[in-house]
Amino acid sequence: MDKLHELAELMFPEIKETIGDLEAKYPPRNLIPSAEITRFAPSPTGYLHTGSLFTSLVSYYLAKSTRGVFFVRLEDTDTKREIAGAGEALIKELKNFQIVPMEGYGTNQGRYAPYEQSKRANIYKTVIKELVQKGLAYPCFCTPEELDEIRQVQEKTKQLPGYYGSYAKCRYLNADEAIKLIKEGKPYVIRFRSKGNHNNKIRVHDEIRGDIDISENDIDVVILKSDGLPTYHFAHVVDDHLMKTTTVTRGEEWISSLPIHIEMFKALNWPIPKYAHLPLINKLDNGNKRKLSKRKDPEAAVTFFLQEGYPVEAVLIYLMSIANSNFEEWMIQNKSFDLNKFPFSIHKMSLDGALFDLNKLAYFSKEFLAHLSAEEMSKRALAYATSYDKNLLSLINKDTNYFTKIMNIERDKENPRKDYAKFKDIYPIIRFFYDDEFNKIVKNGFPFNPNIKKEVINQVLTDFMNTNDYSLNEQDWFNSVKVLGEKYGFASDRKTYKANKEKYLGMVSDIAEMIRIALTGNKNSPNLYYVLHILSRETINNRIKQAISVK
RNA sequence: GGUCCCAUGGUCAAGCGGUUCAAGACGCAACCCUCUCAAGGUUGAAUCCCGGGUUCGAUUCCCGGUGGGAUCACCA
Repeated sequence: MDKLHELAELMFPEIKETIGDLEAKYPPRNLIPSAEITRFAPSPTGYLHTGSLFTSLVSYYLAKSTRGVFFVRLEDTDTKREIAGAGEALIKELKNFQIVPMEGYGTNQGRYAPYEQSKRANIYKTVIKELVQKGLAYPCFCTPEELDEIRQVQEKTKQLPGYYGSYAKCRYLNADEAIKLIKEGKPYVIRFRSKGNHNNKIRVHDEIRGDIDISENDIDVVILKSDGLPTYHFAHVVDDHLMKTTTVTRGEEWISSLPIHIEMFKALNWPIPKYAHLPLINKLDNGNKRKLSKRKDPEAAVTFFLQEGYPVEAVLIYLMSIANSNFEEWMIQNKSFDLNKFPFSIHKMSLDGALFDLNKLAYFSKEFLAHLSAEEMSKRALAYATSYDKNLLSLINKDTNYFTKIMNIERDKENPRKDYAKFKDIYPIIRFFYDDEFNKIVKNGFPFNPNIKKEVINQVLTDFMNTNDYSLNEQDWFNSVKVLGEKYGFASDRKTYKANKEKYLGMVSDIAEMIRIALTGNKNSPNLYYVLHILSRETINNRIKQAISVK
């Protein structure tokens, strides 16, 4: 046995398998050649990030549109930053947003299991053992202090930072020396031995950016940490090879470490997957564009949208409109919100990061909500209220049918009402329909127009209360309000009023306003006709009497 | 700072050397409609970062600058 094998054996006595065994264990998938295999590989360090949702969306539809596979792999190799339960939460949120993995973590499909990196330690070690045998990886005994020193020297002398060349002390240790140090019990990590030259440029192809020219990697990166788990760089290479990923989708921030990954694929003699580096989603901060940050921006976490009550479809639609700029046109042309029918293409992606636009989200959301049935709207509102909006929940629970009727106001018209951009908007708009809430609204009085004498208002309201005909259709009813107004000196339409202002006390909108304020406590409300038909006759009369009684 | 990525209106963006007065959407403004609001309709303001080339001709190709972003860990 040569020295390198002896070293490898000393480091990994428990590993008996070879890379060949792994290849045999994880054979290629049986899919059509054009099928793309993509994946979402989050680390369980927190809630689902909006950028991650974006990446997942792209990955998911890339796989789907090519009849491929989209799977999830948990990158739980950072035990320090890991948050208990975050993995399950991530998957739950992903599914919540209708991105359902076809394989891997969070499913019961798993030809290439395990899908949690923490459970794949032996796989990484198997690969590393062979790398050590071939001299492509070596143990490094440098302490954090030594590494720090190196960096400081490099900074001072303005050299490139990193563990490379003559700075990579441990790469010059021979096998005997390494064996000795290990036997002495010195702690170590394992580094990949780079053969690259920083002055050489390599050209790599990115699916959405085209060719990129970057310097070769020459840094001996850590591939196995002292805790026995791999670093991202190495785990990515091993896992995406063994799991047969065809296109690696990830954020743009990974471009700079691409040379490391390329070098490792080559060293292992493995085919290099296609790469698609997605633009980051940004936010405007003090006039500067910057990456959406979990700490500073509530909308960085996908839970924000859920809390606010944006329907998940609207978020997806918005994200898709960023991903494929032709999606919006397609949506309008096909009158469809169904992402599954949209011919998604990764090649239509924009290259620079979009600023997250809540306004546009709200627009899509209004459109989407306006096209739901009242029953569906009601059902969803209940689900939202149950988790996030106690005020709304108590209203819905009083009488679901009543609530659904409110949700139905002008919903089945050609141009449905678009009051709500999110479920959170519902409560303030409709609370006047409920007596308790109404009384809170008018606690400090009714906001009647001070330019109209209160006695006139009272006369009109009394008359209205006594004479309103509830059997009339919308148009006839409104005509009856005009007639009522004329009786008290109000013009029946704007033109008449404007032509002869001094002749009238006001116009029909003033009459409508009186009724509106008396019934809702607000100057604004949905269509009065429908309000009148949802509120009970008794409630209407009581509220009008109440409005009349105040000074 | 080194390296890489990016650059059309406030935002998302069509465009891919020559009829485009430079699409469309959100937002904004005005007007119309209207019982208020939410909508809807019409109209409008608003963009090719700068400087050199290449070319008969550049928003489009090349170079430089500027600006923005990303990255330089035993984190992913």
